[in-house]
Amino acid sequence: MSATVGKIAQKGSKKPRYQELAEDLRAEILSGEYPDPTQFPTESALCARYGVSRFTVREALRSLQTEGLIQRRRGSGTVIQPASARGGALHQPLSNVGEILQYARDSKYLFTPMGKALLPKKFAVHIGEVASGRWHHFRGLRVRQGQSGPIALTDAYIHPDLEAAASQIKPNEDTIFRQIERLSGIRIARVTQDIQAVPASSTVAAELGVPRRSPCLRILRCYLDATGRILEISASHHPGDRFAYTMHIEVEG
Amino acid sequence: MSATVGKIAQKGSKKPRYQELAEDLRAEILSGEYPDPTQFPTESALCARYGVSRFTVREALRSLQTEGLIQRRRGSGTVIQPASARGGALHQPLSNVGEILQYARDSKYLFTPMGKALLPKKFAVHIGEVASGRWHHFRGLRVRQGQSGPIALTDAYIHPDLEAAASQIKPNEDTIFRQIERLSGIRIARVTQDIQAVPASSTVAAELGVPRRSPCLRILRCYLDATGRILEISASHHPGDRFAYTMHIEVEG
DNA sequence: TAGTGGTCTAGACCACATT
DNA sequence: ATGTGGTCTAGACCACTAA
Repeated sequence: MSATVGKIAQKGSKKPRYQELAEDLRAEILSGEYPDPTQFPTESALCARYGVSRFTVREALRSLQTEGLIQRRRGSGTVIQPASARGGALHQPLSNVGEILQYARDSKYLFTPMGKALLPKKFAVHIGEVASGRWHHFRGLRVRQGQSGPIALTDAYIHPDLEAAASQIKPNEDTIFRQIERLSGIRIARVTQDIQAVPASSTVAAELGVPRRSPCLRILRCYLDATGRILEISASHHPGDRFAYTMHIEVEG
Repeated sequence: MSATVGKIAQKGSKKPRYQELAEDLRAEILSGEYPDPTQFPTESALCARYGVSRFTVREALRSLQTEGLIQRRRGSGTVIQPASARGGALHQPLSNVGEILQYARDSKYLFTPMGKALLPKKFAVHIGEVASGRWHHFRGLRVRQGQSGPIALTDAYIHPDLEAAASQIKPNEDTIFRQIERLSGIRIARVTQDIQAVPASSTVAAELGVPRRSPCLRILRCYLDATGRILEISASHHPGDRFAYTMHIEVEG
């Protein structure tokens, strides 16, 4: 656990060095290894400590920066972003990375299979595709510990080509897309998000326990593989008063 | 206009090479220079064409990728993302870059000074600060050509320390934050965004021309300088049925 | 097998902030 | 004057895709 003599194991893992390094530093930051936010190591210090080049260090720090964990300034150095600036109680933490895909920190996700169905028109229009065939449909609720009502209702549809994998998906084991990855062997490479404010439909209202037509944040997601094929498409409805989407942007130049 | 013998002027500009290169390529893509999306140049081709190293090329392509303009795959190459996947008619383009700050492609922004006032409680709570003093207040409407109603109502507050600059801001010249940058000499380095669904208040409803309590996308922005000081804070309300926020995420690894 | 993009090194110069 | 992070070069090896 002591982190002064860091060493990045490269054993069987195929992960690039800068990712291992990023995970290492992320863990340190979150565990409060640096009580003084301004005492975060410099690039050259990290190079020496881990025995890697500056490229590797900078690539790792770039990740942490887009997550809003650190902030960097030419001439001054790197400082850790105070937790207060990383999102409040109501706020869904991050981020620009694939971490959106595992935002299950202090929340649980329960879903049930809903059989197969044609893709609803709203989706079909959105992706501008023939979208033929019957898609496996799951519906889930995300609940956060110590909070009164659920923070999300999600309807997910799996592409017909993945029927073999979809039929083996088990509720309450892992997120849907990760089970798909494991069962089909296909990796999700890109996600597009579409955020909009909509009134709660009757089903959304009932499931979330909010008044009908009350404002909801609807996040439409397309999960794509490396070749651009759509693997999964989902719509999440979040109650307006229990959920906010937070992000950080660094201005270039 | 011919782009086969690209050359990046580095004259008086202080912009890094990779940014100039990114702008160059972005313009080419958007102007339809590559009818076949798969015929986008390879890294080595761009290195040769612009006489720069691979680092510079990759840094430029990284920008275009996070904007969702191109897609890259090891072994295959770089392809241009079809316009259909870059956001539809209703969709506010992007992105993760500082382009959020200039999303005035086909829209106009009209605002009027509202004098000075204490920071409303909602903001003060959000930034967790004493937030004393009187902040300069502007209110503006963003309208899109060929669209019936406005797509945003924005309330912006300028920090009391920037009063000298704020009092010189002129409506209908440029965005507020860019005028602040010019008038005060301070550069905006970071922006945090907080997206939530809220019901339209009476003023929001009146200004946007939507029913009271109808769902709106509220984007709370903090504009910070390099040292983390808050320069401006704003709340934008977008009608739920006229606006969507689109973003692209690449999964790392 | 040839060529692509992804990772990584070891240097260099610079703008900038702090001292 | 020193040290920081930002930019940039010229190499290298690799995993992967496609011919």
